[in-house]
Amino acid sequence: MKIATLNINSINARLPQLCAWLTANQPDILLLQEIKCEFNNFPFFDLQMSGYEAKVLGQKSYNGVAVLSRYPLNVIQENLPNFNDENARYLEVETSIKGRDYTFASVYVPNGNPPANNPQDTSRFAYKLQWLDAFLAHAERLLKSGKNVILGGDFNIMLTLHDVYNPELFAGGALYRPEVWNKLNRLQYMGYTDAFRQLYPQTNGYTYWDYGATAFANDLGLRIDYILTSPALTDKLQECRVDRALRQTEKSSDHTALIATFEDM
DNA sequence: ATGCCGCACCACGTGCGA
Repeated sequence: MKIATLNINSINARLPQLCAWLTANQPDILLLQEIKCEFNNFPFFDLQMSGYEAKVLGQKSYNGVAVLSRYPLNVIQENLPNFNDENARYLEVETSIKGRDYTFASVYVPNGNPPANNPQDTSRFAYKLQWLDAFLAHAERLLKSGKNVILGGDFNIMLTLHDVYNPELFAGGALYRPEVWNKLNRLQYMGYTDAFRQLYPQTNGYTYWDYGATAFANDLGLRIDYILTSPALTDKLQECRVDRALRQTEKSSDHTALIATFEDM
Protein backbone atom coordinates (compact mmCIF):
# COMPACT_ATOMS: atom_id res chain seq x y z
CA MET A 1 0.00 0.00 0.00
CA LYS A 2 1.38 3.35 -1.08
CA ILE A 3 0.15 6.57 0.56
CA ALA A 4 1.25 10.09 -0.39
CA THR A 5 0.59 13.65 0.72
CA LEU A 6 1.10 16.88 -1.21
CA ASN A 7 0.38 20.54 -0.59
CA ILE A 8 -0.36 21.31 -4.26
CA ASN A 9 -0.86 25.11 -4.03
CA SER A 10 -3.83 25.16 -6.45
CA ILE A 11 -4.90 21.89 -8.08
CA ASN A 12 -6.17 23.61 -11.22
CA ALA A 13 -2.87 25.43 -11.80
CA ARG A 14 -1.08 22.08 -11.83
CA LEU A 15 -3.58 19.54 -13.13
CA PRO A 16 -1.52 18.08 -16.04
CA GLN A 17 1.49 17.69 -13.76
CA LEU A 18 -0.64 16.01 -11.10
CA CYS A 19 -2.15 13.53 -13.57
CA ALA A 20 1.31 12.70 -14.94
CA TRP A 21 2.63 12.21 -11.41
CA LEU A 22 -0.28 9.92 -10.49
CA THR A 23 0.30 7.82 -13.60
CA ALA A 24 4.02 7.56 -12.89
CA ASN A 25 3.76 6.88 -9.14
CA GLN A 26 0.43 5.06 -8.77
CA PRO A 27 -0.21 5.79 -5.09
CA ASP A 28 -3.27 4.06 -3.64
CA ILE A 29 -4.14 7.25 -1.76
CA LEU A 30 -3.06 10.88 -2.26
CA LEU A 31 -3.88 13.44 0.43
CA LEU A 32 -4.00 16.96 -1.02
CA GLN A 33 -3.89 20.35 0.70
CA GLU A 34 -4.34 23.90 -0.60
CA ILE A 35 -6.39 22.84 -3.60
CA LYS A 36 -7.62 26.46 -3.68
CA CYS A 37 -10.93 25.72 -5.34
CA GLU A 38 -14.53 25.05 -4.50
CA PHE A 39 -16.19 21.67 -5.04
CA ASN A 40 -17.77 22.92 -8.28
CA ASN A 41 -14.35 23.76 -9.80
CA PHE A 42 -12.65 20.54 -8.73
CA PRO A 43 -11.28 18.54 -11.71
CA PHE A 44 -13.12 15.29 -10.94
CA PHE A 45 -13.20 14.18 -14.57
CA ASP A 46 -9.46 14.43 -15.27
CA LEU A 47 -8.65 12.56 -12.08
CA GLN A 48 -11.21 9.88 -12.91
CA MET A 49 -9.44 9.45 -16.26
CA SER A 50 -6.22 8.94 -14.32
CA GLY A 51 -7.91 6.24 -12.24
CA TYR A 52 -8.75 8.18 -9.07
CA GLU A 53 -11.93 8.84 -7.17
CA ALA A 54 -11.89 12.12 -5.21
CA LYS A 55 -13.50 13.38 -2.04
CA VAL A 56 -13.28 17.14 -1.64
CA LEU A 57 -13.70 19.77 1.04
CA GLY A 58 -13.33 22.86 -1.10
CA GLN A 59 -12.96 26.58 -0.51
CA LYS A 60 -12.65 29.49 -2.89
CA SER A 61 -9.12 30.94 -3.30
CA TYR A 62 -7.61 29.59 -0.09
CA ASN A 63 -7.07 26.31 1.72
CA GLY A 64 -9.20 23.34 0.62
CA VAL A 65 -8.33 19.66 1.12
CA ALA A 66 -9.05 16.49 -0.84
CA VAL A 67 -8.39 12.76 -0.85
CA LEU A 68 -7.72 10.85 -4.08
CA SER A 69 -8.04 7.07 -4.10
CA ARG A 70 -7.90 4.07 -6.40
CA TYR A 71 -10.47 2.45 -4.07
CA PRO A 72 -13.98 3.64 -3.20
CA LEU A 73 -14.03 6.17 -0.36
CA ASN A 74 -16.56 7.10 2.31
CA VAL A 75 -16.38 10.58 3.84
CA ILE A 76 -16.40 10.34 7.64
CA GLN A 77 -15.63 13.90 8.75
CA GLU A 78 -15.55 17.29 7.03
CA ASN A 79 -13.69 19.78 9.22
CA LEU A 80 -12.78 18.98 12.82
CA PRO A 81 -15.58 18.07 15.21
CA ASN A 82 -16.30 20.52 18.05
CA PHE A 83 -14.46 23.32 16.27
CA ASN A 84 -16.15 26.06 14.31
CA ASP A 85 -13.79 26.63 11.38
CA GLU A 86 -14.31 29.09 8.52
CA ASN A 87 -11.59 27.31 6.56
CA ALA A 88 -11.47 23.94 4.79
CA ARG A 89 -8.52 22.22 6.50
CA TYR A 90 -9.55 18.68 7.46
CA LEU A 91 -11.12 15.84 5.51
CA GLU A 92 -11.36 12.30 6.85
CA VAL A 93 -12.33 9.25 4.83
CA GLU A 94 -12.51 5.50 5.24
CA THR A 95 -11.74 2.86 2.66
CA SER A 96 -11.15 -0.85 2.43
CA ILE A 97 -7.96 -2.07 0.77
CA LYS A 98 -7.41 -5.79 0.28
CA GLY A 99 -9.92 -6.64 2.96
CA ARG A 100 -8.65 -4.18 5.61
CA ASP A 101 -10.31 -0.94 6.72
CA TYR A 102 -8.32 2.27 6.92
CA THR A 103 -8.96 5.84 8.03
CA PHE A 104 -7.14 8.57 6.12
CA ALA A 105 -7.19 12.27 6.91
CA SER A 106 -5.90 15.14 4.78
CA VAL A 107 -4.66 17.79 7.20
CA TYR A 108 -3.82 21.45 6.60
CA VAL A 109 -2.73 23.07 9.86
CA PRO A 110 -2.97 26.89 9.94
CA ASN A 111 0.26 28.77 9.28
CA GLY A 112 -0.10 31.06 12.31
CA ASN A 113 2.22 33.88 11.32
CA PRO A 114 0.86 37.45 11.52
CA PRO A 115 -0.13 39.36 8.37
CA ALA A 116 2.69 41.34 6.78
CA ASN A 117 1.02 44.67 7.53
CA ASN A 118 0.53 43.91 11.24
CA PRO A 119 3.43 41.95 12.75
CA GLN A 120 2.10 42.36 16.30
CA ASP A 121 -1.17 40.57 15.55
CA THR A 122 -1.20 37.25 17.44
CA SER A 123 -4.73 36.18 16.46
CA ARG A 124 -3.57 33.86 13.70
CA PHE A 125 -1.20 32.07 16.07
CA ALA A 126 -3.99 31.71 18.63
CA TYR A 127 -6.15 30.18 15.88
CA LYS A 128 -3.34 27.74 15.03
CA LEU A 129 -3.09 26.57 18.64
CA GLN A 130 -6.88 26.24 19.00
CA TRP A 131 -7.06 24.33 15.72
CA LEU A 132 -4.29 22.00 16.89
CA ASP A 133 -6.08 21.40 20.21
CA ALA A 134 -9.23 20.31 18.36
CA PHE A 135 -7.12 18.19 16.01
CA LEU A 136 -5.29 16.47 18.88
CA ALA A 137 -8.55 15.69 20.69
CA HIS A 138 -9.96 14.13 17.52
CA ALA A 139 -6.74 12.26 16.73
CA GLU A 140 -6.81 10.73 20.20
CA ARG A 141 -10.40 9.56 19.73
CA LEU A 142 -9.43 7.95 16.41
CA LEU A 143 -6.53 6.15 18.04
CA LYS A 144 -8.66 4.89 20.92
CA SER A 145 -11.17 3.51 18.41
CA GLY A 146 -8.47 1.04 17.38
CA LYS A 147 -8.73 1.91 13.68
CA ASN A 148 -5.80 1.86 11.27
CA VAL A 149 -5.21 5.61 10.94
CA ILE A 150 -3.02 7.75 8.73
CA LEU A 151 -2.96 11.50 9.34
CA GLY A 152 -1.11 13.15 6.48
CA GLY A 153 -0.59 16.68 5.33
CA ASP A 154 0.94 20.09 5.79
CA PHE A 155 1.40 20.56 9.55
CA ASN A 156 3.23 23.90 9.27
CA ILE A 157 5.59 22.84 12.07
CA MET A 158 9.33 22.20 11.97
CA LEU A 159 9.95 19.94 14.95
CA THR A 160 13.73 19.71 15.28
CA LEU A 161 17.02 21.20 14.09
CA HIS A 162 17.00 18.59 11.32
CA ASP A 163 13.79 20.05 9.91
CA VAL A 164 14.90 23.61 9.15
CA TYR A 165 17.79 24.90 7.06
CA ASN A 166 18.43 27.93 9.29
CA PRO A 167 17.01 27.50 12.80
CA GLU A 168 18.01 31.00 13.90
CA LEU A 169 16.06 32.54 11.05
CA PHE A 170 12.82 30.75 12.02
CA ALA A 171 13.22 30.71 15.81
CA GLY A 172 10.18 32.20 17.49
CA GLY A 173 8.10 32.16 14.28
CA ALA A 174 4.74 30.42 14.25
CA LEU A 175 6.22 27.28 12.67
CA TYR A 176 9.14 26.78 15.04
CA ARG A 177 8.48 27.45 18.69
CA PRO A 178 7.69 25.44 21.83
CA GLU A 179 3.89 25.81 21.72
CA VAL A 180 3.62 23.99 18.38
CA TRP A 181 6.42 21.51 19.15
CA ASN A 182 4.40 20.47 22.20
CA LYS A 183 1.33 19.75 20.10
CA LEU A 184 3.17 17.59 17.57
CA ASN A 185 5.10 15.82 20.33
CA ARG A 186 1.83 15.03 22.10
CA LEU A 187 0.56 13.27 18.96
CA GLN A 188 3.65 11.10 19.16
CA TYR A 189 3.30 10.46 22.91
CA MET A 190 -0.30 9.33 22.35
CA GLY A 191 0.89 6.71 19.87
CA TYR A 192 1.27 8.19 16.39
CA THR A 193 4.59 7.79 14.57
CA ASP A 194 6.25 10.35 12.29
CA ALA A 195 6.86 7.92 9.41
CA PHE A 196 9.79 9.77 7.87
CA ARG A 197 11.65 10.35 11.16
CA GLN A 198 11.05 6.76 12.25
CA LEU A 199 13.14 5.60 9.29
CA TYR A 200 15.57 8.52 8.98
CA PRO A 201 16.51 10.03 12.36
CA GLN A 202 19.17 12.36 11.00
CA THR A 203 18.56 13.39 7.38
CA ASN A 204 16.75 16.66 6.71
CA GLY A 205 13.68 15.32 4.85
CA TYR A 206 12.66 18.76 3.62
CA THR A 207 9.27 18.87 1.88
CA TYR A 208 9.08 22.62 1.16
CA TRP A 209 11.41 25.09 -0.53
CA ASP A 210 10.63 28.74 -1.17
CA TYR A 211 9.88 29.71 -4.80
CA GLY A 212 12.90 32.01 -4.80
CA ALA A 213 15.48 30.87 -7.32
CA THR A 214 18.19 29.96 -4.81
CA ALA A 215 16.10 27.99 -2.31
CA PHE A 216 15.88 24.56 -3.92
CA ALA A 217 19.28 24.78 -5.60
CA ASN A 218 20.92 25.37 -2.21
CA ASP A 219 18.57 23.02 -0.35
CA LEU A 220 17.21 25.82 1.83
CA GLY A 221 14.15 23.84 2.83
CA LEU A 222 11.75 23.01 5.63
CA ARG A 223 10.24 19.70 6.75
CA ILE A 224 6.65 20.69 7.43
CA ASP A 225 4.69 17.89 5.73
CA TYR A 226 4.15 14.70 7.70
CA ILE A 227 2.65 11.25 7.51
CA LEU A 228 1.61 10.08 10.99
CA THR A 229 0.73 6.43 11.48
CA SER A 230 -1.22 4.56 14.16
CA PRO A 231 0.70 1.69 15.85
CA ALA A 232 -0.44 -1.25 13.71
CA LEU A 233 0.43 0.69 10.56
CA THR A 234 3.77 1.82 11.99
CA ASP A 235 4.59 -1.86 12.36
CA LYS A 236 3.98 -2.34 8.62
CA LEU A 237 5.92 0.75 7.46
CA GLN A 238 8.42 -0.19 4.77
CA GLU A 239 9.62 3.09 3.27
CA CYS A 240 9.02 6.82 3.46
CA ARG A 241 10.61 9.23 1.00
CA VAL A 242 10.44 12.77 -0.27
CA ASP A 243 9.91 13.09 -4.03
CA ARG A 244 12.49 15.80 -4.75
CA ALA A 245 12.16 15.22 -8.50
CA LEU A 246 8.58 16.56 -8.40
CA ARG A 247 9.79 19.83 -6.85
CA GLN A 248 12.13 20.31 -9.82
CA THR A 249 9.45 19.98 -12.49
CA GLU A 250 8.10 22.95 -14.46
CA LYS A 251 5.41 24.89 -12.53
CA SER A 252 5.90 22.82 -9.37
CA SER A 253 4.19 23.57 -6.09
CA ASP A 254 6.51 25.03 -3.46
CA HIS A 255 5.93 21.80 -1.51
CA THR A 256 6.64 18.33 -2.82
CA ALA A 257 5.15 14.91 -2.20
CA LEU A 258 5.93 12.69 0.78
CA ILE A 259 5.33 9.01 0.01
CA ALA A 260 5.06 6.10 2.44
CA THR A 261 4.74 2.42 1.57
CA PHE A 262 3.34 -0.28 3.85
CA GLU A 263 3.39 -4.04 3.84
CA ASP A 264 -0.09 -5.45 3.26
CA MET A 265 -1.87 -6.21 6.51
C1' DA B 1 16.86 34.81 4.25
C1' DT B 2 12.98 38.98 2.53
C1' DG B 3 7.68 36.95 0.43
C1' DC B 4 12.57 39.14 -4.34
C1' DC B 5 7.63 34.04 -6.17
C1' DG B 6 3.22 32.31 -7.30
C1' DC B 7 -1.69 31.75 -6.78
C1' DA B 8 -6.69 33.47 -6.91
C1' DC B 9 -9.95 37.02 -7.60
C1' DC B 10 -15.66 41.74 -8.43
C1' DA B 11 -8.36 41.55 -11.02
C1' DC B 12 -3.47 46.07 -13.67
C1' DG B 13 -3.80 45.79 -6.88
C1' DT B 14 -4.37 43.06 -2.75
C1' DG B 15 -4.33 39.05 0.47
C1' DC B 16 -2.24 34.99 1.37
C1' DG B 17 1.38 31.54 1.97
C1' DA B 18 6.24 29.95 5.26
